[in-house]
Amino acid sequence: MATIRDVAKLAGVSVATVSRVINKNGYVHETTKQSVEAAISQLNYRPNEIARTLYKKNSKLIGLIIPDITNPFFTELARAIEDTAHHYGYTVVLCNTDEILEKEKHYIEVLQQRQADGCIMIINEKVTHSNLQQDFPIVALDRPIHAEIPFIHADHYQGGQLAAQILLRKGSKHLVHIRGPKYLDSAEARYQGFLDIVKKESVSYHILESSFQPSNDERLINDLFDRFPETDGIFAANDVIAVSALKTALRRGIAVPEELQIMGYDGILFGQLFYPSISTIAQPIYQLGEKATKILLQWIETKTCDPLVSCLPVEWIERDTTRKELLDEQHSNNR
Amino acid sequence: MATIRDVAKLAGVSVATVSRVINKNGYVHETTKQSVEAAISQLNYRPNEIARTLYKKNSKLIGLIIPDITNPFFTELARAIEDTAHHYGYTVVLCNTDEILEKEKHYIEVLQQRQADGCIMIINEKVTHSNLQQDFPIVALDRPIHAEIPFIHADHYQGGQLAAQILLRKGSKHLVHIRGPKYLDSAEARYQGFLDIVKKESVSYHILESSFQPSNDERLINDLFDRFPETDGIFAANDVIAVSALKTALRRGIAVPEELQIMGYDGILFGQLFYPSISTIAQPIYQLGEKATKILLQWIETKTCDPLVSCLPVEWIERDTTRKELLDEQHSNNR
DNA sequence: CGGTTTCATGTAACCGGTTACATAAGGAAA
DNA sequence: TTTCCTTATGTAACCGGTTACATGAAACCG
Repeated sequence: MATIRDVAKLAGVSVATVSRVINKNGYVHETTKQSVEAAISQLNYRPNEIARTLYKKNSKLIGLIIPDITNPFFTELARAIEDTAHHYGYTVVLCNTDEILEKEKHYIEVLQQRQADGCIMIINEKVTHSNLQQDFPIVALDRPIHAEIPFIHADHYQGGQLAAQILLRKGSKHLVHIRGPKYLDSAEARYQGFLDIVKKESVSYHILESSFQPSNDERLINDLFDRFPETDGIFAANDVIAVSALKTALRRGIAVPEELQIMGYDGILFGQLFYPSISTIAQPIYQLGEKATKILLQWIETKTCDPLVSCLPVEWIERDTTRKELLDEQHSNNR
Repeated sequence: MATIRDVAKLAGVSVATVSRVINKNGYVHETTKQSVEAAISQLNYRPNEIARTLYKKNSKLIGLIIPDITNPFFTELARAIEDTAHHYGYTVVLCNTDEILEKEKHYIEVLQQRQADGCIMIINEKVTHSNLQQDFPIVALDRPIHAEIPFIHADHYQGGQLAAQILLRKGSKHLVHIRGPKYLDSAEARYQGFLDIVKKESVSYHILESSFQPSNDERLINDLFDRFPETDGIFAANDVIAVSALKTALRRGIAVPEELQIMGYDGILFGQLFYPSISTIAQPIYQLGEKATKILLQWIETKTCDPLVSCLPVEWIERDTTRKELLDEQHSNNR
């Protein structure tokens, strides 16, 4: 591996001159520049980023700390983040935590030791500031960390409302919401949105809580059909749960969407592969990842951090687990 | 951020002594050691990995170059790789290439400039050795790169055979194989395995080629049912295609598995969420990623690279898109 | 024509670690 | 007592870049 000194020797100049050529700064005579470039290509020289990082203190490396890359929602976020980072010349380090606090702490430390320029985190535990090195840019994605840490998320309250409204307008009369765990603010917001609508419309409803384990979910949902056979609309906290609901319903011979409507949440790409395909409240997943990355990079490069909280709107994607007919306003308001 | 010199000053020793304490090598008096450790914890000192890397020339960083993290097969590999790397104290950089040669080359260069210790690659283009720096450890996963680059893969020929055998033994008489693209050796091997069985059993079959785009696949499969309505067994090149086949069949009112059996390939976790769930020839995805990582790390740390090719067996996972009854040997051999 | 800019390049310190080598004290062996 | 080994620690070079500063030549200017 050739070094800058090899290049300098071959070109018959000093290392400073070579550095000037590489970085296009300072004065370099055209002739000198050419001979340096010739030496560079002759030696197939590539500057050592590590040495550069050591002096300049920026590594163009960012961390991505997520619970589990295997969860399709996170996968799609990761894809967006890597795309965006790459576009701006940054490299991303992948860190799976399984939501284990120890691993989260460990990775933060590793990233800082490696002089990462910042990181994007999806974690539950509210990391205390003391754990974090001063001035280490972090943005929280999907889940808030701390009031002073920028946070990008989708409007889950609106999503919960939307889900309930659509199920009702399309004729469901006995709703069930399978909510996510209480420690997730996003699950709480979806639940609140749902609740506010069903209460306003004073429609019958039940709330169940998912463990986010497909096999457990199927048991939960079977149970649901036994206990509340009149259920004709399910709002699932995410698409994977919606899929379990769909599977369980079909297995019991319940017609979807005729007898039972199912609304998923997240809008993962997979949802469209099912039969019937999963109607869902879609988060703008790619944009969430993109925005988080842009905010992080802006923070890194300009030391400023504009919006402390960004909330992106959700969108209903109509597919086949909800009915096509829309009841007219009057009718649905009658109840 | 405290440096080793700050620690040395606070502890009243030289940097060499501090370094010895940190790395537990050389002689250090117990008393000295304690005062150094006190200084370290007082300053909350963490050694700078960049400086260390610069001198030692190992970064404990490995690259993962894959087409698209969004593809569940690659996602699961990535998870296994990150787990294993982390277990051995390595950090992984995520690189999505979309199978674009330029991006592949770019990432190899980036990784080398960052002094990555090696990388795991899933690429099609046979990268010439000249593109690669001397002594940069690379292992090829799922797709071969070069005779001298270690290669870890599953036994796709066996997988193709197994798929055909099972479909036949479970009573299908008119098989279709939706194969993957020709440039993929793994698709070719699955195809050959399938072919050798159907030819030996002289059963009627057709071959189609998927573009790996779910929407195109649905068109392709609709077409298939129009042209070959007698089809009663589909072997899909991967689980996602199998899912498209299932969806298309159900939409046309074809009973699965009674009228049509579907065999997927890969064994991604998602396959079990469908109704009916996808029977599949499962690759040992986690073990593939784990093995690739272990071989890479062994190469990095011992400079030796034991097996140049590792082939892991595949396994049939019986789920619901294949029939439960097994025809007896005699019967199925009769044809 | 002397003084000031601009251009061009080199020298050496610096980033924050690691380690080869030097030095010295204490104990054991001869 | 001399020699040698083990223990303990410090000094400074090194890794491969960047850049502050110094130097000198050419161009410009009144």
